[in-house]
Amino acid sequence: MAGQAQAGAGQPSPEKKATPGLRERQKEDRRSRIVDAARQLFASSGLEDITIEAIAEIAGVSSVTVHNYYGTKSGVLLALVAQSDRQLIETLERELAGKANNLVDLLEAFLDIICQHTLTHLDKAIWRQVIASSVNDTDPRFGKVYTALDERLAYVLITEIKVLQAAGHVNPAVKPGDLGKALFNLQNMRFIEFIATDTVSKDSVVEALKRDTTALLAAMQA
Amino acid sequence: MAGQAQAGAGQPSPEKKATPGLRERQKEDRRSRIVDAARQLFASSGLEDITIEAIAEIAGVSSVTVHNYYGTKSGVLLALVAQSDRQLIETLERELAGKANNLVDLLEAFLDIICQHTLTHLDKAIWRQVIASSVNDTDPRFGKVYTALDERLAYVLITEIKVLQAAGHVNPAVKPGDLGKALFNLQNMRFIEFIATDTVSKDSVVEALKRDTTALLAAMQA
DNA sequence: TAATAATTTTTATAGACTAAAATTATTTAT
DNA sequence: ATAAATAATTTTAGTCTATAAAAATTATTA
Repeated sequence: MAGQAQAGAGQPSPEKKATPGLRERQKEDRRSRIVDAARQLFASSGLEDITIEAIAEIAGVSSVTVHNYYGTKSGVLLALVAQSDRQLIETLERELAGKANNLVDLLEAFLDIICQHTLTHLDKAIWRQVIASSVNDTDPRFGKVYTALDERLAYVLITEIKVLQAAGHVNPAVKPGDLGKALFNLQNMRFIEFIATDTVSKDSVVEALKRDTTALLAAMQA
Repeated sequence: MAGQAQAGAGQPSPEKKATPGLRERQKEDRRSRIVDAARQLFASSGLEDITIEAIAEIAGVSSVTVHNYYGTKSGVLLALVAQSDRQLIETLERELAGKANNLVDLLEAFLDIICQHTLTHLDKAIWRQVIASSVNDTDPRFGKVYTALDERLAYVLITEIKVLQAAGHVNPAVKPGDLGKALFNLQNMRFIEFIATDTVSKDSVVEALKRDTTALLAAMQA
């Protein structure tokens, strides 16, 4: 196109990260249109009515394109979760910030916030499918994205553990990274328990986690 | 029927659990034929070629019947896992029996045996689908069966913890049930990590679990 | 503007799952 | 022993996810 060629030649653009080209922009546009369509469908009717076909129609692409972009339906849902997670991390950092003075309370607050966020922003059905795919999905992209989310959440926990350790509430010989990952795993099993069944309440899993941490942290004491 | 009525009246049978009736026997027969077919298919070609259609054909029933009996394909696979688990529990009890003298070693051995058993008897692909369904499956039967399996495994661990506690290696104030469930969960996340990716080795997750337990159990020490 | 390359759509197919109608076999009552 | 009542399976038909290959578009580049 004349216009484009002129602009490219006329400006002294570093040619590196200038205008990403029409194709790149179209891709980015389709990506977001697909996720937007999924969110829109979820908001109006819930997971049952989110079909790839419906997403494709709203997004103005073919169903095959949805698969090409996100691999699987779970891939699209994971994109929803990923967006909501940015907000979750902010909430976690704000709400936790040095408030607890021991590991049991810290982890309790951590799980509580995550469950609450799940109920408020997405819902259990979506998480079920996403977590199931985190184990099962053959598409390598899925695992990458999901692992990154988990690591970011674990990092928030590790940061708070460092604070506790600095305040002398945790054995200074223990590596905060190791402890944080272990506690995150512990908490994550209870979160999975929470989302796996519609009738399991937030309070019940938080209580269960408290029993976990209490027992573990006391196990070695004389 | 005259024959049945005669037998029932003639014999002093308690009428309680006599002959289960033809229909019951047929059901039991179909159930086992279906699992046998699945095992047969798995042995010859692996998970990819286990289709409901193929199972149904070998078992001599329709594909709809397979669904009626086991709910989902994962339900059939879970039946395979359940059978193999009986053997696993025997192995665990035999191999663990009072050998470890601390929690870290106990849990390490526990996970090691489970991973080894998985590789030897079934395979990761089957476990992936089963664990995914343990989160996702809508059929209530699945959850029931799966939970029962987990509880039986956790019970083995709890039993060993009681031994350690009796020997004075674990804080006697801690409830073995609570501690056992917490440790089981911890171990279970690493097992899931193990099966989720074909390339993750047994040794690497056992090492990771060791870091988990070491960090947790030391966290509260001065 | 024509040639080339990238990307999407079309088309076709396999497999899991579900619902309802039709069929077959077992029980039960006569 | 036979016929009616009952229970179960099979057939049929349809939806949805997912993948592959061919065909049609559309952007880029020369």
